[in-house]
Amino acid sequence: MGSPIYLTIVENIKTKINSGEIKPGDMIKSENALCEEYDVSRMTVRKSLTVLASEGYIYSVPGKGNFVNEPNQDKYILYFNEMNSIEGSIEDTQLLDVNIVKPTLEIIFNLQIPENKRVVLIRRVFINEGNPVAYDIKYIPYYRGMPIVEKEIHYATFPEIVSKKKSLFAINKELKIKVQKPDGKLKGILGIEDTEPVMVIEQKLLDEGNKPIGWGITYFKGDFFQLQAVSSFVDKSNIIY
Amino acid sequence: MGSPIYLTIVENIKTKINSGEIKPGDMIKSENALCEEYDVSRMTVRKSLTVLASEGYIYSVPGKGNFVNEPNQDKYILYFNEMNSIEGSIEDTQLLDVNIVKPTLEIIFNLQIPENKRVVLIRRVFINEGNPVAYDIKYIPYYRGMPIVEKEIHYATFPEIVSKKKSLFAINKELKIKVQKPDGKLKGILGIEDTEPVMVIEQKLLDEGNKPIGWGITYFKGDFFQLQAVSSFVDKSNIIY
DNA sequence: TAGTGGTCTAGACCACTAG
DNA sequence: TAGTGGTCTAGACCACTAG
Repeated sequence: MGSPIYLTIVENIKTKINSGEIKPGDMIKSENALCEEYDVSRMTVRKSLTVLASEGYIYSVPGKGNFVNEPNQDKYILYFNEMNSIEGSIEDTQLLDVNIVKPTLEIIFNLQIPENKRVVLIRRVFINEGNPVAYDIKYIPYYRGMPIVEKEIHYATFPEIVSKKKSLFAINKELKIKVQKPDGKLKGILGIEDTEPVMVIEQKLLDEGNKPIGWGITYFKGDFFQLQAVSSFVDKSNIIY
Repeated sequence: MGSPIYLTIVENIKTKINSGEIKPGDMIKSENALCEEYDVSRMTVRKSLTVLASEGYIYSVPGKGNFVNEPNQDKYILYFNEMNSIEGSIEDTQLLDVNIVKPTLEIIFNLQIPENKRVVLIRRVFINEGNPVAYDIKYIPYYRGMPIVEKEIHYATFPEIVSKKKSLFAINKELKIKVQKPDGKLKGILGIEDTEPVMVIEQKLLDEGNKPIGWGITYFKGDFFQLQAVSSFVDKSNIIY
């Protein structure tokens, strides 16, 4: 009935921070002082402070106190998936080929593999309303006996391709986002002209030890591409119930 | 001395999830069962579960149990700031003008203001190694007596401009990221040709009630622009100590 | 030495779920 | 009705900080 005490404390302290009554760098009241102020036990106060810390409002320094954090102005949450991050989703994909190839210097660098190690090369074209909208290249280190099932590769995102065995929880990912003018090959594949810009998304997948387990580039036709991101200071996206 | 019990429990459950021993959708042991397994009090078990939930591994359904989450494959953390998100930072900015203007339909729509309301228009060019690399336009709803201090605007990021009074904690932000070919005006300002792509970043700032308090677009020369994002499933960036 | 936050206990009462 | 997670208490001992 009504919101719990610890959330009331959270809201009160948030209000003080949002209004500027207490500022970044300031120490807030000690846990014992808050216990007295709200007439609650210390565990309840600590629950409130845990919430405030997880939302980025405060941090604690053991032996000293709890302090108001600097707001993280520059941090956003971005949702990206090469199969549905464009205007109007991908309707179909065309699997150009799957090959086992010698790595180029660039691939050796990005996958951190020895130069005699082979890699699986997957090339796809994404189709929207009958027209090619993206050209997609993936490299995965090859090991003997690796099952490469074309049907599975066809419609899968990169993390899905790489994680056939490994849990997706264990994969770290890095994205690089840039623009370029199309070269001759891209112009042919995407059916575009010199003046049409191309959005380039580089994806790197890493295992728990940050060893690369996949590297890929997707070239999107510029007019079919838009990414969105939202400020993340209060990130409640993990809270389902 | 050594890590606390609750972190041991966290690591054990993480290992079970990462190895696939327990899968997304599965219910994990009840809190009381975990109390017995580790011979600890329920509050200690709950501390562990709170950590796992905040890192996205599990979620709880009151009355039923705790469940393994679906990994959020598509979620990334992006750091963006129009003053330092390019290759080689901005060395200087040129303030083209600050004016109070009638809003266009686009501005009315994006700032959600009445059409008779005036807006402050700020136009800047960002300079790197003596050359223009970005063209930056901001719109802020104008109110009578609003102090517009050119010195403050000159080198400030958008959140800084808008938040002179309001705490940065209270501002929500939205980014849109897209590409375009340069129009005549951009070609002149950035000194580029038709074939040079332009990265377009649209920023919208909103107050606590999600009312727009600022809207702006930055046009970056494509070859000076790259964004990076990292997977965020385990987001420890708020933990300072 | 007094005060701070970190960890942990052994209980309590509650609303909710599902047989 | 038995079991689950959510909130809360009133204590304890610890390492660390800073005068």
